[in-house]
Amino acid sequence: MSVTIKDVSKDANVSIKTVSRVINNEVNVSEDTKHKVLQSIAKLGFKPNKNAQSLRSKRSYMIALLYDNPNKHYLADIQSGILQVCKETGYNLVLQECDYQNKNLGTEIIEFIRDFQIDGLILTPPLSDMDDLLASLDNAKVQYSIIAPSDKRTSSSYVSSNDYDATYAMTNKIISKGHTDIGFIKGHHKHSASSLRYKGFSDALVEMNIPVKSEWVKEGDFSFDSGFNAGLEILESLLCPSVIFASNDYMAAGVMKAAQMKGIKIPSDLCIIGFDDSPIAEQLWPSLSTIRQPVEEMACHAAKILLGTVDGLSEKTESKEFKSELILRESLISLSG
Amino acid sequence: MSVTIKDVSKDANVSIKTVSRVINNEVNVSEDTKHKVLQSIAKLGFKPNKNAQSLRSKRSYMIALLYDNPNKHYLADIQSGILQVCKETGYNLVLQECDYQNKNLGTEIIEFIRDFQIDGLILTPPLSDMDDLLASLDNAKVQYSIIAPSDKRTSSSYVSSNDYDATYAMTNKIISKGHTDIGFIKGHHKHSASSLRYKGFSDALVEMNIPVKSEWVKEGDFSFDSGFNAGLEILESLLCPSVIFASNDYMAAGVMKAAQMKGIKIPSDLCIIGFDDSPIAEQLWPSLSTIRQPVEEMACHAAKILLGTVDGLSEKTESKEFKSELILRESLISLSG
DNA sequence: GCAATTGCTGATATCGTTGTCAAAGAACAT
DNA sequence: ATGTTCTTTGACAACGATATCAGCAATTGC
Repeated sequence: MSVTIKDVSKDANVSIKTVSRVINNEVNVSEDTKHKVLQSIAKLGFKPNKNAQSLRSKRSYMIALLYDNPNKHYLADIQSGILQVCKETGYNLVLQECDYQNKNLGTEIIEFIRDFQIDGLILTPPLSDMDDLLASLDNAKVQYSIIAPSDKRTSSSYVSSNDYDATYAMTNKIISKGHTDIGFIKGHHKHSASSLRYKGFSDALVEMNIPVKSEWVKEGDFSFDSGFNAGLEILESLLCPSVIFASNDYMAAGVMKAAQMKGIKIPSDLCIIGFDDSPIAEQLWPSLSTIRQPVEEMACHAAKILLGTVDGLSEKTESKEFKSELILRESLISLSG
Repeated sequence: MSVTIKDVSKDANVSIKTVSRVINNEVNVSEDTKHKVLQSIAKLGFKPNKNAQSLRSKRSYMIALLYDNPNKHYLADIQSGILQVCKETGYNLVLQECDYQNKNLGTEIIEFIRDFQIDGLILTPPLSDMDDLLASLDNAKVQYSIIAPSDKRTSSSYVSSNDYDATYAMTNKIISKGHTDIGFIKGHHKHSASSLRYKGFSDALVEMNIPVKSEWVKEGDFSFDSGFNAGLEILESLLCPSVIFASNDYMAAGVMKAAQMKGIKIPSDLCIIGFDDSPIAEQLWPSLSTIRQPVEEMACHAAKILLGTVDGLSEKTESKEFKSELILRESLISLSG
């Protein structure tokens, strides 16, 4: 029914091994033969059977994206980034949702990889920071690349963003607008980005000799609701800050709703800052000042790194830190009065 | 290195074929033998090699989700629904982004399936309505199930929602609150849901003898921006409606922003209705009245249908229409004066 | 000029399963 | 006792690729 390597070899009048050589771009094939074979391949519309390839060569041409619950937009961006690279290289992406609290996670993942002969993994936060998991993977000689680990690792391939620098810079920007009363809402404590973002914020304050007021610092979990609640708490303080900086846009949106419900005017009474430049940032009114991370590009790069080590053909790609960009919109203005 | 069927057969002292029979739950294996084999399997920790299985049996234990750009939340919900079923049944999900305007889409998809021996497809709108595509798939004897096609098909498996009934009911609800000046923003004209939603709306108006004002009916494409623009246009009419009903929540959010920018108070000056109950609906202030579709459940069901036909083991599952639910929140109030 | 090296090619084994088919024995009918 | 059917089992081929290794020619070194 479908065309096999055998048909091609017959048509081109060479052995199947030679056809295989051509398919895999091996050296030591004469230009003549190569040409002949390529013609037959085109003529017959031959496509190598992936399962046969995988069975024999122990490679599946599939990589997996492992994740545990980051927000859907984030995940979707990650996916598109990876898929772009997959499309170019003929790989396929399979999704695997994980529970980072699962004690057997490492074992299960390795089992999954063995089952499907997955060629490599891409890990997203919070999995990126699970040292024991990474150790298991290393141990099992599993290829992977990680997105946004908290500390730069030399041992493995990663892409990261400069969360610390970004909040540091944004905080300075806020201060430069005359604000000194600034609240902060931290993200999920298990996500490495949370502490980095907070540290960038508090370091900037301290350097400008502005004390960090603990009653204006709350912990959320990156969800809208947690931002809403934290926002309410802060806004019910005796003294309200003139700015609230949330560790992501969803929480910032929560703060905005809390403020609006209490009749607080944005940005004249309260400025709000987010992080991520999620679509919602632009959709709120007033629109949200935030920090854009090139998530899709980062995922793209992570996939390239992975395929660089997995697939001899692709060129090697290096770990990289991506730069964030401050996005200033309506929700931040200079302090008036 | 890894345990194969051969090792099991040696350990259990039977032929490899018998082991294969046990793995595949074939009939005509004596209880004794079966037990013996299962013990060896457990003892050795044997797991069949998927690629070998696929190669020989022409099944991959993988299904693919085909989509073209529906919004990310929608897609994410669909994915989780499908993944739930996959997890239970041991299947895997691969993603395939498609371009519905691609002339060779049918051919490419079939090629993709052949390449990876994909066992079945799940199609999302707008692919669900591409009759020529479906015909190609039928022709190639590809198994698939479709999510939210515009017309109920008897020939294939689908899950649908009652878009028409939902907007019809919501429109009646709006009218019952005393409103008669109602604008509407249609969705992307290529999406079947768009016409259904509009028809539900206009039929309800007509039945109540309320004329449909064409200047209050605009066409969007389900994006925030299109809603924003359509909203601006309507609100710049000489006479403004007291309600704008958008075909999804993103467009409704766009309308809300447009209104707020023009200083129009919601809901006292203008009520806004959305569709989908996206997370944003609850995050806006005031929160959005909308219509909830059980997207995740629908996807779950679609996966079950597909695996029912693909995998003899699972029980057969029938096509089904899911019911939507009206969600009334702050953005809709009775007409006062 | 002869051995050693290099470049190209093919016969055949192999990956780990499932499919085909035949055989052995039990059960049943005549 | 004999033929027929049914149940259970295994030997071996097959799926469609890649890997090994050997062979043959052409090139190189001395």
